[in-house]
Amino acid sequence: MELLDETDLKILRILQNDAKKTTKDIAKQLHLTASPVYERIRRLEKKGYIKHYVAILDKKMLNRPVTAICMVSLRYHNEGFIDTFEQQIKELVEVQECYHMAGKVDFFLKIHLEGLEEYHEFVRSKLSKIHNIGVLESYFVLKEVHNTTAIDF
Amino acid sequence: MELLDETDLKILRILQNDAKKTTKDIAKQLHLTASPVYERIRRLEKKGYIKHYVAILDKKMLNRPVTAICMVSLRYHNEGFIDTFEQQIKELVEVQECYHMAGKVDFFLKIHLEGLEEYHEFVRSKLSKIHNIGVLESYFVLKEVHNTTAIDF
DNA sequence: TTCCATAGAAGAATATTTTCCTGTTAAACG
DNA sequence: CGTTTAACAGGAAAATATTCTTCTATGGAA
Repeated sequence: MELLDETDLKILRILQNDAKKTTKDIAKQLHLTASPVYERIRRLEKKGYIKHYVAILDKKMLNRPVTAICMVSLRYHNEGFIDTFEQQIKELVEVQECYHMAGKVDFFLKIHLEGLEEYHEFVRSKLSKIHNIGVLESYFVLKEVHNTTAIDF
Repeated sequence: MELLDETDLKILRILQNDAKKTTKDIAKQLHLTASPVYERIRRLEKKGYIKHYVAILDKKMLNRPVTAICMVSLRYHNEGFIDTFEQQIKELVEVQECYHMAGKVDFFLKIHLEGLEEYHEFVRSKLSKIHNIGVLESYFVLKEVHNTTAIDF
């Protein structure tokens, strides 16, 4: 599989910041016509460089102003236990992200909720229902200093 | 400002999972014609429920396979120091997310890099150049268990 | 050099979608 | 009941996406 050239990279940089930009506009920006840009985008989608397109919504306007970050350590670390934990986490709709970590903490969770009461209820009725959790530390976001889905390359 | 009805919410749920779905398809799914769907989307954009549209790229294919999470505590917590720190963090292209937290840790950073050597170099030549950092703890993602930009509502 | 072969890219033609406008229906309210 | 308003349907025009054919530059191989 051949690598991407600079034009491909430029297209990706544009699309990860504004997926609604038309191929025509991108073409103009890159001093090309629509056809090659269109074909490149299709190729980038097909090869998997572009995974999908999403709308980014305003959490606060949708009544999910509270972001919590949870650090979880398991009590037992057998493979089965880990898989079970991951499976159960994936079923919690409040959890937007979950990472298995290297270090003394096993998992990071990012959680969006209506308020602190709902967080309390979430921990009480959902998280604590998952067995095998050893340590659970909670942090709350005071301010989103910076938050983007774009990566630098 | 009047609230969103169930149709608006359905549209938002669709778009935050697939921004490329046409108004026509959405209309079909909701048993409407394209016009009202189109008008609702425009209104949702204008009112700010939809912030923007982005392409989600594959980090690994773009040679950024390593995700690090950094927990930073400042030495001094005057307003000026915090603002300065936030400003400097925003200039680091490797940092995708930065949150000011409540608790013993002041900031969470999510960082995407080529490899562990690059992380070392990032800390050495960029992070440590920022004054006022008291404690710096690093964690690495072993596995993305779950990661979405969509929120549940 | 000359002759393919190949890989973009341009340009044109077509299919879809977006966008806007008008008329209609239905619920809301006096 | 009549009036008003909001939401919707339908359709036309404009813009865009998509496909296809042709052109051009580049790089071997003879």
